[in-house]
Amino acid sequence: MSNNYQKKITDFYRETKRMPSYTEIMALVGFRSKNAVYKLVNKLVGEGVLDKDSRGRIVPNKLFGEVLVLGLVEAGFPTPAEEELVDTMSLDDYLIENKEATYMLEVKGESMIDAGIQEGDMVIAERISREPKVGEIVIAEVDGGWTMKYFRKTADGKVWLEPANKAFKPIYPENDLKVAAVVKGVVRKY
Amino acid sequence: MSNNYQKKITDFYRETKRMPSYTEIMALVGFRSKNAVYKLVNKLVGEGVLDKDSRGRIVPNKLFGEVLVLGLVEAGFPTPAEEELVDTMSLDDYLIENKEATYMLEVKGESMIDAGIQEGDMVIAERISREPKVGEIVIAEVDGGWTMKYFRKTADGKVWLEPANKAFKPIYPENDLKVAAVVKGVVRKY
DNA sequence: TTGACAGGTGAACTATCGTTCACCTATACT
DNA sequence: AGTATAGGTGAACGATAGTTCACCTGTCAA
Repeated sequence: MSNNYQKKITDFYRETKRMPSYTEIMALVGFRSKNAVYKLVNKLVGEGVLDKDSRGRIVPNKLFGEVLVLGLVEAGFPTPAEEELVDTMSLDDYLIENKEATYMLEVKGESMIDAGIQEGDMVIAERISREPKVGEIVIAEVDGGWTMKYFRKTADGKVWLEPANKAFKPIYPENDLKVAAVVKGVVRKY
Repeated sequence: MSNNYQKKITDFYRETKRMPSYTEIMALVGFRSKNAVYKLVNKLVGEGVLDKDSRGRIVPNKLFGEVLVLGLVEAGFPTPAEEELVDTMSLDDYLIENKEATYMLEVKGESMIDAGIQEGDMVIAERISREPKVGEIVIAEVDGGWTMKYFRKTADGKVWLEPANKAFKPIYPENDLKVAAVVKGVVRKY
């Protein structure tokens, strides 16, 4: 019931990326008085569903855009009633540090399969200017083609690229190797 | 320069989850006149950095909370200057359909390694009431313990659980099998 | 039947919103 | 020197924000 009001406000936020005003909530839930909304909002704030800032304006609660994080899989799967939740987080904030330099790419091919990166996965790549660290997964242009591989160095400091699939051969770049980005994360959707 | 203003507004949005008012932008960038802000905002709107709604209030542009999606890895790595971007998206919206029933769990153990799910990954699990489909990865309580496995059925309709790791044995539940959630996605951070 | 009360109505109030106006610089160009 | 012009100041405007008040229902318990 009051859960239904909450859903309407959440939907409004998802569509407009801002919280509705009292007048808008009025139209949203079908009230004809702003004061009814005022009382409703205060109740929701009391329940911890919404928050208000210092000016009385409604701001999204922490739980609005974020997902509950529970413990380890093997520790079981607690119900939300038990409220054993460990944390709450936004996937965007979790995976993306520098939004300006971050891009997503769909993975094609099987060359990184042993690193748990499959065809169809999305990788989160961050463009870099620095040289990547050894062991990082990089997206590089080598000898005219683009690949995603481990960044390695030989004992004498020469750069090479190692795939995570025994069926593929390592790449020892003949000419120049241009590393465009390092892989910061992987996302798969079923 | 005007890029610097943009960053301050973006930071404000990230912290408060709402867009600043003109007065707040005034304090943010160090102006002493709201009109200076008014002109600045209109310029940013013209550049496509910000948007305004019908009431003149500032709303986040589409690119604000979202990440650019480029093409396939093998197709190369276009620069943003080339603007060959395919799409833009929010990871939260991409991976989470039903936020109320969605939880994240950290993966422990290696039993799903052949499905590209490693120890330390976060799985996005959606609680379900329906019976899962055959082939889905489920989080289930079986014979007193919790596991994450493939959901399978024998020819005569009996349920069993298959790990994605040859070193582990399939589970044929003796007593009851309670499936708590299905895995909708996997997220890994490097 | 009565009284308390949660919950909605409708009209006011003040603060703040975005907007507009006139005016004041600097800087750059002819 | 003269003069556009981009970009800032400061004060005002109407509209809308959240808030408060008095009042009007129903419902439920005593």
